[in-house]
Parts: sequence; C-alpha cells; structure tokens
Amino acid sequence: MKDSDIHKIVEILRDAVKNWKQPIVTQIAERGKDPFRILISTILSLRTKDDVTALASERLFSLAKTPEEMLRLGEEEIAKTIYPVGFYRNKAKTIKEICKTLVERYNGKVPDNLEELLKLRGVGRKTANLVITLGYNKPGICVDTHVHRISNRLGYVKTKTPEETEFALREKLPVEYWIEFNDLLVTLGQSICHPISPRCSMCPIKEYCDRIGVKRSR
DNA sequence: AAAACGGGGGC
DNA sequence: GCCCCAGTTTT
Repeated sequence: MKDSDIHKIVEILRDAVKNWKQPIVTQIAERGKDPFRILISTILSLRTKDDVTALASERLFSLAKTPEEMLRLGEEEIAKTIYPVGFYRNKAKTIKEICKTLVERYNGKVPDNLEELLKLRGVGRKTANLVITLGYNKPGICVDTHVHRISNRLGYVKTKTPEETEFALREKLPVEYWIEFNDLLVTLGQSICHPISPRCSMCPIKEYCDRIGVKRSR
C-alpha cells in the first residue's frame, strides 16, 4: 500500500466494522468509560477468547466495582471468580497487586498517562495504551498481535516486534486515527485478516494490501 | 532470545 | 491430539 492510502483504508474500515462483532474490550468500554473496568478487562483478555473474558469480567465486577472493593477480595476468591480465563492464577495475583498499588499510591484512581501505567505490575505497552485511548480518550497507539500483523501485511510498516510497530506508527499514522486504529484492525483481524489463511477474497481493503507474508488465503 | 503462565475452542 | 488465542514477566 501507499502511505496516502491510509485515509481511504480507515474510511472503509470505519464503515465495514459496524457490521462485524466488536472486540470484547471495546464492547466493555462502550458501556461506561470506566478506566478501571477497561484496565481489569484488558488484563483478563490476555491470550483468552472473547466470550470467556466477557463472562469472567461480568462475574468479577458483580462482586467489586472499584479498586477499594476489589482489594477486599482474596486472591483465591478472584482466581475462582475469573476461572476459566487463561493464566487465571497469575491474573488474580496481578489484579490484587494492581488494586493495592492504586489504593496506596494513586488514591484509588487509574493513572491517565503511559509512564505511570507502565509502572503497574502486569501492565505492558499494549494494555497501557488501551487504557489511555478507551478509558481517557487520549491519543495513543495500542499495538497487539493483530495491529502488528496487519500493519506489516498491508506494507504500511516493516517491523519485527509490536513495540517497533508502535513507534513506527507514531511516526507515520495521522494522529486523528490513533485512538480508533486499534479497534479497526482488531475487528478486521478477528473477522477476516486471520493469522493463518486470511479470507482475502472478502476483505474490504484487499485492493490496498501488499499481502506481505501471506502464503495462502481464502 | 526463549520459556513460562493455562484453560477452552477449532479442526 | 495438536495448535492457536486483544501479552507480560522472568530466565
């Protein structure tokens, strides 16, 4: 693709994703933009299917809605509640630790900037950027495996790691698209642009795509 | 750079 | 049965 194609691509995807299933964290974000809910839901969603994540998130938030309330739950209780998300013991520990830090050092509020968010145990660049964009509506570029894969497949960036992709996008992606870019590409990635054997024939932006690294497609 | 965390679902 | 999944931390 040409760099100038990005405007057309975003425009097409904006229209197309309305008809597709939205990523779970985006769904949760739309219910009420509570940064704490976004943060915890994102932690739960790591390497875990959407429906399982949604169920676990709903159960956990029915027990506690704030860091203070959640801190009163035992680690075992959290683990039992969020089961069967992947890495559930690990995540229970992470959630407990994050709540403790939020209450003790951040007055029970989720930080609204990258630097502070990244200090939290279990929060990497992907999670931190998602909280900033969905929770605080601030410019940020959240790069997960979908964004990393598709940005390279399109030929928009040429990078080896998600972190490199984030910095490359910061250089060339128009800032007005930063917040929504992640949601558009994740939705496309889950519906059509799969890691293996993507369904290129029905992709709305196929005419702009270089298909870098795509061996077989449907 | 690679391993570890981990259960569920698709094929 | 084998492989993959909105990652991050540890070795």
